Amino acid sequence: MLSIKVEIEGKQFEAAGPEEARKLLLERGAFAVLADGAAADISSIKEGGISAGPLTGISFSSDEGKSIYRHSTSHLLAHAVKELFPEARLAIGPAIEEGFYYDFDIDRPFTVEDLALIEKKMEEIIKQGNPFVRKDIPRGEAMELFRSMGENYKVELLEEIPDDTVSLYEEGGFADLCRGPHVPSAKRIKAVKLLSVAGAYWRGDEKRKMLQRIYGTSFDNKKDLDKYLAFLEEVKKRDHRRLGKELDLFSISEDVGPGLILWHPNGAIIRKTIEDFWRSEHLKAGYKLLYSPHIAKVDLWKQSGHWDFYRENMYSPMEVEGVPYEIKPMNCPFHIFVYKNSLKSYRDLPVRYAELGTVYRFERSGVLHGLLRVRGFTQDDAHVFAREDQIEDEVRRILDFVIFVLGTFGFESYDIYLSTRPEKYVGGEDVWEKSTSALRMALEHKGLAYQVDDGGGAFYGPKIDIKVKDSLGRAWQCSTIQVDFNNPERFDVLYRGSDGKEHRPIMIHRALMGSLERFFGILVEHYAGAFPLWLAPVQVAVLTIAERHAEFARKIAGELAEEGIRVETNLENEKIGYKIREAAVRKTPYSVIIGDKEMSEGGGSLSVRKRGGEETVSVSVPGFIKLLKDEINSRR
RNA sequence: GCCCAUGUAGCUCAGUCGGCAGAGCACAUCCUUGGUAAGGAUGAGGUCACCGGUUCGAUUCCGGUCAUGGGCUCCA
Repeated sequence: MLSIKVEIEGKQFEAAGPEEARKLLLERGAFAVLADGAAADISSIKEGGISAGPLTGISFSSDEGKSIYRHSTSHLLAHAVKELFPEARLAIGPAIEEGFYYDFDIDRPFTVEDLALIEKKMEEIIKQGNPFVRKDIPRGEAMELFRSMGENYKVELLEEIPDDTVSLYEEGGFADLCRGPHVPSAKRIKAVKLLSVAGAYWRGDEKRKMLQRIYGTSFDNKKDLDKYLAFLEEVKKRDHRRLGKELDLFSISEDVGPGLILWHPNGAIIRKTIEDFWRSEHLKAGYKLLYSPHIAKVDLWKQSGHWDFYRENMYSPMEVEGVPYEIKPMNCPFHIFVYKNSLKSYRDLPVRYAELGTVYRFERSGVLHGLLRVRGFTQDDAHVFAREDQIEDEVRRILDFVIFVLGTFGFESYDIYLSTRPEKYVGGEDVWEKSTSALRMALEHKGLAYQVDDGGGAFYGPKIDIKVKDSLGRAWQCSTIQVDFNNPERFDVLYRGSDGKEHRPIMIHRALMGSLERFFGILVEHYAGAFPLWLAPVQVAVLTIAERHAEFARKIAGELAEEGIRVETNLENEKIGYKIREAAVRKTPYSVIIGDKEMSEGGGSLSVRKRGGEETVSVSVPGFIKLLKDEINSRR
């Protein structure tokens, strides 16, 4: 008998036959196998194995394992729904990043109560523990089967499958069209939670029927599920919309308009601090700062190509003395005109223009979301005009700058994407080729790992997008670096070369934070509202024990304010415990307590309480100021 | 834009099977002058999102509008 080589979690085993191989795999937590690079059912292991090489066990610890596991769970969801609502028609039910979903066509919308009911039914199905059984049948036969069951969505899917043979998976009398693989049996699913129900178009096409989608997730054990649910709770707690209200950072008014942000004093001072930091670092990095208007003639946007390629995101024009004007969706044309205002020599390049430019873009009402998706926002925009031989070096400088700026906010790990030519584009293919390779070279010289997003570029050039990971490990897209060979052409941008002839520079658009609104929203969630000292709206709260301490408290606060510290006094007629709680709820970094003891020391010793701490330390006023300044300057 | 849900005091939410609108927090005034996460009392605060319909009477029922929330490129 041929032995079967099996590998599980990096360990090698030899099994005498398929029976033993299956047993080995299952005992060690595997529920599927990787054979010749493709995932397969454990039950498919035959005499001599199913591949030339060793069979690698797939367990929940890998992404592929999670995906298989959750896909199987989605089948159980469909099974449960069919038992409770036989009239529901099945669409698709894949695994997704953090779970799975299944789409159903059913006349009545699912309610929260239904979700609980369905979840209970799933538990029953799991308890029954029926095996997942694969059946390979001719495509025509499958179509006949699903047509007879009235499963017209499955029939539609089958019509598009090119293979002659398709596979079904049957579990406890419930059969579904499925490529597989699956876990061996329903009882392998240990912990399930249905999370939400939402509408979703059949095949994501808004012209087609709206289906009911049930989202859920599953885990290998109850503990991990609970951990994930706790994570969802934490996400909810940190929601920037909730914290924005609680900490009085910003608001969105129905009367002003959806997607338009009102920055309150607390949010505005944080934004101002970020802007000051941004400006001074840009000046250090060799950028020149610009300001540009909010509207420009429609003809300008025609020349730039936005009118043709970006109009669906632009607002309707307004008329000024018979001439149509348009509110700006981007800043680039203005920077080009600043460049063109005077003749440039090759010695002037690269020219780096930066602006915190506020733009307005139309977003469909259904996609607006707090600060993260808005209709008016301020880009931390810059345009670099460079010679072709300077591109790669410039991109490298920008990458360094991105990493420095994002690092300042505590974002230390990134996902980087290189996006190539999309379907809708301007410019020649050779020009696209050149610019794409410049980006690639810069990334590789810096040794940065990246993924390629084929066709994800802007209409005017390829780009590098950088997603940061926040303190909860969530990825957010902020930075972008886009090469543009097109606009210099359209606007006839030139420089005088060393050869005395005119040449065309290339343009690099880039943003580090993306949009200040969005970046701020991300920061709120990243810090859970507890901003580091340099950003905190109120840095120090001076709290008094009794009324007789008010004057002294004001004096101390005045001394701190004199040093540029953002300080507030709390002289209310309340007990110290209450005032400490108030400062804690507002997430104020430092509280200073003023009572008889401190007064008798004449300011020689302040009682200082740090956010989150439970003890106070005694420091002198100058000592405290130094401590604050050091912490502010370190931006930690 | 589309599907579903939601919209009641500044905030978080009860409530009215159609009959004078409620709590806690916050706010104001007073008492208390208290040493490390909520001292006590009193008070003010509402076109129940908006518009229309049904009704003797609508915050409640019906229709529409607006806004907010969960989703709508993960392909058997």
